[in-house]
Amino acid sequence: MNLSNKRKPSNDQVSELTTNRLSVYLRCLNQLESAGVDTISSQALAEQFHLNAAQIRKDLAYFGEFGVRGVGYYVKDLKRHLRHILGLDRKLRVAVMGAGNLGLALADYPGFRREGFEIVALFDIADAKIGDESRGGVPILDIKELKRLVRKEHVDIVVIAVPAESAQPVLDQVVAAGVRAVLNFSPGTLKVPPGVRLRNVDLTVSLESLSFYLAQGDVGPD
Amino acid sequence: MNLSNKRKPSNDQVSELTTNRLSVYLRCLNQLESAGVDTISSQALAEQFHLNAAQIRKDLAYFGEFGVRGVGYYVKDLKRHLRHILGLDRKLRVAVMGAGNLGLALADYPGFRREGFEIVALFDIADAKIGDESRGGVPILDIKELKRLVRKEHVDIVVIAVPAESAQPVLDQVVAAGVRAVLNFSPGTLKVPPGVRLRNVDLTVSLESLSFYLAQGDVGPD
DNA sequence: TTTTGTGAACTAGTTCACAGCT
DNA sequence: AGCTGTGAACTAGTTCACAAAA
Repeated sequence: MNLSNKRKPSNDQVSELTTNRLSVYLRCLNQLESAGVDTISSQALAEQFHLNAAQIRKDLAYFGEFGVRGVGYYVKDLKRHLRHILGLDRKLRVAVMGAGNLGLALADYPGFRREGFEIVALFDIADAKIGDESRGGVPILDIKELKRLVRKEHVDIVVIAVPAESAQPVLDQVVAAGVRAVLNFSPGTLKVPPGVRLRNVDLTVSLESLSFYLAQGDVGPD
Repeated sequence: MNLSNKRKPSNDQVSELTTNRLSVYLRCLNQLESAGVDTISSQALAEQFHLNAAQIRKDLAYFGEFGVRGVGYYVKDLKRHLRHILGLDRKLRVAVMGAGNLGLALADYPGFRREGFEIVALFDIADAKIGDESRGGVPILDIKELKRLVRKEHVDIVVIAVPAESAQPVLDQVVAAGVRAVLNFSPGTLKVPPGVRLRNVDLTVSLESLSFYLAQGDVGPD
């Protein structure tokens, strides 16, 4: 349980694969907690959610000793630790660039709110949209207001859902406004300066990987 | 250039990382073609799009010898090969489960059509939505019609954009209807039988990985 | 000469297996 | 006994570096 005599790993040496799994573990724990489970072993967790027990232990052990030998992990306890590690113990503020279909859908996506993210605004350049709001009540602002709003509302993370051709210029504005974490839904390679984290969700690549599977599978398994 | 004396790799030994990159290469080639570029070396491709030249060559070499030594790759030619490998040389038919904000946005997502995917229908259980259509004109059908439509319209890929709690039952219906490739946007672990490919896009995990970065970064880089 | 295609070297990520704690 | 935390073994993925082809 002594976090203190364990060196806190400096952020970029933790693999993204590991941090992704931490999110997954947290979601599993939420379910277990709802189901009234108090403690769980890595073994049981792995079986229930199709994970690997050793990997769960390694991932967790990287951040501290959260388990109790002979017992397993206390669900509430581990949940609290994971929320802290993932930075979810404070409310994170998110803005969405682009009030098209996708931007509007993301702004109102219930999964974000449920995990404690707060969507503070949508941004667009179309006068027809500015001043309006999403169905869920997120206001649509002029992109010119971005810098001001980022400061005023302490925006932590920006989601980019603009057409491919404006993605890089919009990203540049986002970075200039002082945002250091960006989730991008536009296709193509974007460039960010060091110190800014860019994560891409590429819908086309995802669909094409399924297409590949079908194309190869159809060759026939003899 | 002789594909024939090279063993065609059976589908599951190609890493997903590789096939994802093939999609990326294809997109780069599209841009180059638009820009009027005829041939490109792996080196130039890597520099222009921030990739690794050796990796490009390895990825491509896995499927055949598409390059010409001393010259590079013919853009049109390689594009054609990649489209074939990725199964994009035939029109792929897609259905979307869930006519909520996200489902509607995905059904009308221009990137899908641009790459040759055809969105044939949305499915929902809400009577109020059934019979209606998306802004882009994709009809919303009763989920009871799924099996019939998959057969009639030869649906290749299904996108799942339903609430988390109905994701598994909906997926089961999709699989029962004979679909073998699924792109899932619901959070949580879903199970599919062997022979069905499931790809997950987990929006919460993506946002949380950014939160992690901010949380760790804020500890201060001394 | 230029640039591919590819074995070899390296790096990263996963899984095993067990010492040691409760 | 039961289960964690972790070095060691293994597997996968990337990058290097160069022989061979155009």
